[in-house]
Amino acid sequence: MNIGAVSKAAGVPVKTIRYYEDVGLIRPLRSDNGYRSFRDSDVHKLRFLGRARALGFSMADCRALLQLYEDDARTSAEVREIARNHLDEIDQKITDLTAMRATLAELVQSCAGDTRPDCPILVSLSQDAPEDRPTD
Amino acid sequence: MNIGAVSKAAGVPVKTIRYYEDVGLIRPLRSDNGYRSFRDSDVHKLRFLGRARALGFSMADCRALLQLYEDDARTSAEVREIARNHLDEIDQKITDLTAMRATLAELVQSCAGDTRPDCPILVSLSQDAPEDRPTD
DNA sequence: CTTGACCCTCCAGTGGTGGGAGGGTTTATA
DNA sequence: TATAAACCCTCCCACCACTGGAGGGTCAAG
Repeated sequence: MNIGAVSKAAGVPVKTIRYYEDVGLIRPLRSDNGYRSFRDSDVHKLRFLGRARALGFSMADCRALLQLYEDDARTSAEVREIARNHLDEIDQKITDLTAMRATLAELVQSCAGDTRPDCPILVSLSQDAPEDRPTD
Repeated sequence: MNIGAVSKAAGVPVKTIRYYEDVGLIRPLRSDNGYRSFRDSDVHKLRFLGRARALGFSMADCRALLQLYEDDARTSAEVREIARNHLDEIDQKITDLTAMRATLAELVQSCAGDTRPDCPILVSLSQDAPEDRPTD
């Protein structure tokens, strides 16, 4: 199976497949003409990687998950640990974004958005941060 | 004012300040010895940039906001437009992350996390995506 | 006169691709 | 048999917003 067909089958861009080989995540064979020759197991791995990436796992996590996937002596605890850590990271990101969102929404709300130059958004950006203000 | 003092005053890393000069966001003067010499207005701009970045604005947005900030003929509508678009992007990110989180949390929950190799997380990653399953 | 804390420029790397140059191979068709 | 289209290859650059480091100049204190 050549790279184009694999790309369609696994839903992973051609460029990305070559990159994954570069970093050692997959090791396709080579035909006499120099073309990469993918086995079913390679396609399987690429699908696996595509799904893991879609869940936001880092390349390092993907590598670890793939290794566990191929290791018959793995424990589900190892897999769960990686997923749990990633879940925590996602929670942290959501928390951060939600805080940003709140501040930003407040600013947008408070801005008239008309033809006058006065703008609480700019005022807020140029003033000291709220957490720096004295006790009130 | 030299770059180190400015860095402390504005809360922006030295490297980042030099980078901001590179991309034309600030234009500090130069002393005879070649050192950057920052005016109060530069420090002010750096604080502004630091806060805008902390709210997740892109460099392009920061550039635009800074220009509006310095433009007496601005309208608050222009500022609000940028902030609103950014708010939408944040909302999109939160939506995406929340979906990821839900899937991931389900998987983590369903995994025993013990010494056995059986793991629904790996099974899910290696199987077809949920949206590909036939009508049920 | 040396030490250490500054400051400078330039180069390279991050993550995970995407785009494109420049060139070889295969397949289908005229 | 010629040729065009659709593949495939490697290599390099760009993205974003920095960050780190090498190699070297400048300044203030003891």
